[in-house]
Amino acid sequence: MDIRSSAATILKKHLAIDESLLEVPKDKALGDMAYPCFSHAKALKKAPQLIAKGVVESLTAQNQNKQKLYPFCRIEAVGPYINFFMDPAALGSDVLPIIAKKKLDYGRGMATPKNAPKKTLMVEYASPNTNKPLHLGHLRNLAIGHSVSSLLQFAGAKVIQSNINNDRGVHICKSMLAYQRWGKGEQPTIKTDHFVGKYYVVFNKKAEENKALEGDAQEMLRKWEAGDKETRKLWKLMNAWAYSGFEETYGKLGVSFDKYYYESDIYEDGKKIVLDGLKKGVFRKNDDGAVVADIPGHDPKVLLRADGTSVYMTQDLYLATLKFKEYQLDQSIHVVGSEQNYHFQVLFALFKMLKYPWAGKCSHLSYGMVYLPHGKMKSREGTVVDADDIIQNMADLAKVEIRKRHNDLSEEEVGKRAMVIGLAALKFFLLKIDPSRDMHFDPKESISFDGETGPYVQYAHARICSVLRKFRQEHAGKEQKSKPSSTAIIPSKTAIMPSKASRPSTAFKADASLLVLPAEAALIKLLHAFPDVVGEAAANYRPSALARYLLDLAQAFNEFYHACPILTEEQKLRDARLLLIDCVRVVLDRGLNLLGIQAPEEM
RNA sequence: GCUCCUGUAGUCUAGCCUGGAUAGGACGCAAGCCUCCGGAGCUUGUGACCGGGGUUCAAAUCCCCGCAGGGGCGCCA
Repeated sequence: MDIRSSAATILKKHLAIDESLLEVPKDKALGDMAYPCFSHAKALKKAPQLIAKGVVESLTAQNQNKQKLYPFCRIEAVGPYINFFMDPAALGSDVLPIIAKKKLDYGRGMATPKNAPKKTLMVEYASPNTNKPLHLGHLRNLAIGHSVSSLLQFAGAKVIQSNINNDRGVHICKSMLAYQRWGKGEQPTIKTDHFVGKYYVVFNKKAEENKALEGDAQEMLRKWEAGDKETRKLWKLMNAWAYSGFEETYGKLGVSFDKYYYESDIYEDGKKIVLDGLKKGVFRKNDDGAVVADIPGHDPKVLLRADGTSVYMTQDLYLATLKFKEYQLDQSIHVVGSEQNYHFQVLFALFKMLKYPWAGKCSHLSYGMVYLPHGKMKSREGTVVDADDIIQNMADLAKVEIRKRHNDLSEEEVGKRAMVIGLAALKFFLLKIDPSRDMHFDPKESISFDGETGPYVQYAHARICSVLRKFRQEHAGKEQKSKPSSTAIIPSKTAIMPSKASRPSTAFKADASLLVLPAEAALIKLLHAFPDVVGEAAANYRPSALARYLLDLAQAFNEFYHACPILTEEQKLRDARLLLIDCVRVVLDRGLNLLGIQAPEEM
């Protein structure tokens, strides 16, 4: 059932409406759907207030039996608006059984005409440099890339998660050079990517005193390009350290990739594309011999230097071509920081100049800068926040909070829960803000469990599990045989196994029409909206929309929890409420999962 | 200098694309709520659309001019 089209159908009998004007009122007290009558004022030569009044009068006159108003229980005119009020009992009877049946698949495959899922999509994210460990900016990148991939997959697309390793260049040589000069063959005793990064710092320090080092690094790059054995050997060794460290961090975050690309493999392969373009007259040669592109609305862009070597743009040109060739992509998404907005504008413009058939199928998912309380993070100024340090820090802080509340847990259990909660706090904080915006990351504030946080949402989930657990314990064996219906909704480990989750629950008989209180109705409406929310979030590459929704749902649940007793209620109503909270549990679980966050049963 | 983006309470943000009814939420601050299913909670109060024009019956939203902050403007990646 769709509220919008239901309202449209009812209205059309009385007014030549423009369906697109139907809106959800900002204030819930004004109904669930509203139609503003301003636009009809001229044609009907009547004040919008009177139009609204007239329509509602004829509606109610015809429908003494309320059946025809379904799914609404009330339609009224307020000023120039016609407001529709949902019948919560009807909606609940409609929606809750669907969730109980579909469980974690509720909302899957949301292919509306507007956001029809592309068949095959590639999401490229992470894109680390191999000369130093991941930092705070990468955490935002990873959180967004991973969540968007999950959302698109859930919406019905085949998603390939890819990662381009920037593994060559003078910055890489700097770490190598420092290790060669001052490392004395030292083997890593710390996390291996940090070990590499240590030498990058060493280089920068030494280079401040000794300017010649910059030239030495350039010289090392030339050797690398010439294929010098020693240099290549060192390069392989140190990159292997970097990768093994990165993988550890990806693992902690629950991120994995289907395809890795390496800059060193492709950095020269764009030349042919450029020369081809030159032959076809798309590009031109500069006086000095460099190949440049004149892009409408942009400054001329060099694509090949006079000496024939390629630039950053050249390899990106090639990499995109490679991706489409290898995978027949319907869309290629680059998750890259907003400082590269211009680069991608130019890159996509080049695709169009070259008339590639897939030229319109690339998008740059741009995300804003991450600021610390005391300004922007910069690796050279030592204000950089290391990704692993942050993760550890979050877990440590979570540990303190857990210990405040439980003194009977083993050290191991505390550590386990702390990581789940700490990561939730971190990821949720990064995802709740619209990707396009710059954001402020305050490590202390982010771990606070008050407010719009991951742990707040997790807590709602754990609380529901707790109630269901208690119910199950109290009624173990007693009602189970006589009333299998009520136990069909007890929590299970549905979080991990969709196959189990999608198994239809057997003959559930709780009567959702008993749920008519405002707090119950609010929850039902939110549950009803979930498929739309995930569909929109996927179509617009905006996990933040889902994060906001989950906050609303968790909040609505907490309000309900305080207003409505569950287990002490008489059986029929109790069962209905158990069904309701179980549905909330499922949606919270799925929603958090799509943000890359776990939904623990206890915390 | 050119160009792109962003300005919402003490702080962080939603809404802006697709203009409409009292600008939503969080932190903070102030005051309440446990004989009750987990108080990591709930209730109440406090307080905001950068400035100026324009378009419109209607502007936080669209357009223009300012002001402020940030990004970019490499034959770096």
